[in-house]
Amino acid sequence: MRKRVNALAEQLLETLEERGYRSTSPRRAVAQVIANQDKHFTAEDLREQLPSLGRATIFRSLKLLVETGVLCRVLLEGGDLHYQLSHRGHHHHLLCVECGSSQDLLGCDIEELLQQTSASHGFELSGHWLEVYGHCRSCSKSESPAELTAV
Amino acid sequence: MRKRVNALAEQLLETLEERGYRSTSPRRAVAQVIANQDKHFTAEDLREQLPSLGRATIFRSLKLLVETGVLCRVLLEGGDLHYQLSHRGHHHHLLCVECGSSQDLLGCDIEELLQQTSASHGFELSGHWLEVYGHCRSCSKSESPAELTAV
DNA sequence: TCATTAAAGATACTAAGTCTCATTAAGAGA
DNA sequence: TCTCTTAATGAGACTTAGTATCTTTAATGA
Repeated sequence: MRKRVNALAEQLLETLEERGYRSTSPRRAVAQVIANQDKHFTAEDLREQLPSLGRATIFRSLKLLVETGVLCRVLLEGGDLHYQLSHRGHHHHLLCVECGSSQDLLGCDIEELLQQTSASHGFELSGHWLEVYGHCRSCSKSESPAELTAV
Repeated sequence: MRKRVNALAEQLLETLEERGYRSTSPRRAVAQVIANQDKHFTAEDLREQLPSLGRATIFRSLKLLVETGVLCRVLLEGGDLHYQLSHRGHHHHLLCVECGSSQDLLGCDIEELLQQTSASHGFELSGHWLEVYGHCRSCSKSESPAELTAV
């Protein structure tokens, strides 16, 4: 597992290098921490885990990683935007409102449906943003039978 | 038209009064300005139009109006959240990235599709957030034939 | 009309992010 | 491997959106 995490971190750095960005030690540190993250996170989360880095550096790295498609931003139900590892290309998220985990929603073909509906409003579709909220398998398992075991 | 705007503003205030909130002159002013807004707006937009009101009052009014369902928040493509008049109940928006206008997307039945896809991921759906971006009728009309008349 | 209390206004504070600028260090080339 | 160029960093001021606190004002029910 650790091996895979390091591999992921290296992959992130490689993506940056491919685009001509330098591989610096702050960036290596950020990549490492991001690769270890198992749910969506904020800049502040990173900062806590990387207290030696400057605040601006964290934000600059995040911005860069979003621009290169390594990270994407997820919108929480309340309107907060968090960061999350992205599996390149257009996709959506299933966000668990209980534990904060998220799954990528693949094979969700709303594009066609949206296209039709948009067209009927005289609207020329160019993109969309979709977030789906609910309870992941393990959270709904632990709640449903006992009806909220822990509050 | 002016008549209808005032009627709308009054309607907003009535909604607040129904919930036990007082009808104050700052709230009347906010309602009036919101009723005049033809696209999504920010707290700052209101503040410019209501320089005599305290900043906190603007934010408090907005929060209240969102809570009562009079306003909703829309997510712009870049991640900015703006406010917009809401037509009660669950709905989505078609946001024109050109002129900033927005239409409500009614009769878009993605719920069922999402339900199926979520279930196949072992995910128990509880809600979703969808924004649709593109060009409204008049913006696509003015661009398509001449291929960007004004840049 | 008066008393109660919600709401307003001022202002300090927080969170998320950007900008500036001087310093540091990657990494390409000699 | 040394050196030069320039990208990247860190510090810190600034911005934007929003919340919290606290005193004063005014809406409304009796």
